[in-house]
Amino acid sequence: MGRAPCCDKANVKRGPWSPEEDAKLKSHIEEHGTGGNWIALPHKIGLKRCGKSCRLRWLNYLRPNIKHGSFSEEEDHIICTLYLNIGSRWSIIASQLPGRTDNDIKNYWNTRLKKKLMGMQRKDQQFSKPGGLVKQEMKRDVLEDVKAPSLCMSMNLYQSYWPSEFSLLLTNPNQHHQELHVKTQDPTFNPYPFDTTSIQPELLDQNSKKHISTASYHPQLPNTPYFANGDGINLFQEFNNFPFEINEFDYNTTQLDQFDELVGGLDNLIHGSNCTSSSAESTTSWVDPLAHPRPSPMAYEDCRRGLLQNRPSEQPSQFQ
DNA sequence: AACTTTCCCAACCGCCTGGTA
DNA sequence: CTACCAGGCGGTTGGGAAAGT
Repeated sequence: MGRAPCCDKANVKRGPWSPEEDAKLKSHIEEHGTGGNWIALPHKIGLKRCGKSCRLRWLNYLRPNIKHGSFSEEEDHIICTLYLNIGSRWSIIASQLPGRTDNDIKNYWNTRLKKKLMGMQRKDQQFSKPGGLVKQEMKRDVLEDVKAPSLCMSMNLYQSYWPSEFSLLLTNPNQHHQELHVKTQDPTFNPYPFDTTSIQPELLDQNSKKHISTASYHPQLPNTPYFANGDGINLFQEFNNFPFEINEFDYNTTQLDQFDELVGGLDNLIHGSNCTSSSAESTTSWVDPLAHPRPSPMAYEDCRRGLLQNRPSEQPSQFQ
């Protein structure tokens, strides 16, 4: 048996708010406040609206100091950083952006920022035009963004939020792949939605000593490993460990595609579906949400503190 | 100009959580 | 301890606007 609805749906108005409704709600709340009861409020002021609808309208549109309009670069970076660190905690993200609502940020992320970050803006469609120059230029734009410190940090923070498998995937997909072969006794088994063997092994070898399974986790940045060889935590670490040198990136096709595969593949792993589609045919993610629960708000605060300090002053003496 | 496709965002839906009786 | 309720939250939808053909 389902939960009882919060209001009588047959007798409430739905859809866009009229200016008159807005005025009624606004003036009442400005004069008397919400009264601590959103459900009762519409009856009190003669609005045929659900209490939840009133609350949403007030919070997202009518309340003072709401900022509408385009987002700044700074706001973009904050959203990217926090999203990649804590996931879709829109209310927490909104709390870091005065005047922005969680709904605004969620819409902005889903419709634009995600595409911008993944390099999937509408000009994607021009990729098929002769010469592929537009594609090349667009990818270059995206990668210029990635090379910017704040967005680099965003990318690196995949490892702060997502389970260690993702860190290993980023640091050393080939090695992880080989370990899985041993575990599964199946040399063809590949859990990733792309071919990890395409990653250049000579670049991976230098990272292999940083074995994720022996890493412990930084107390200030939960789920963020650091290593026995004293490297410690580095928010830019993942880019240091990227399968190719980001600083020496020459935009050749192989590396561009590798970048696409890693970013796109990671997104698929995380969300269990193609991020370009909102269709219902999403596949199941192989990440067990119970085994890898989202970090608590406390963990988020810890992460944030760590970010503000940029780098912890002390590193642990040994693994736990 | 007409039609189709894609984008954008306000609003809705339903689950989860915390307070309280 | 349990049940109920309201508030809060994140995912999703619907429709108008803009862009593309």
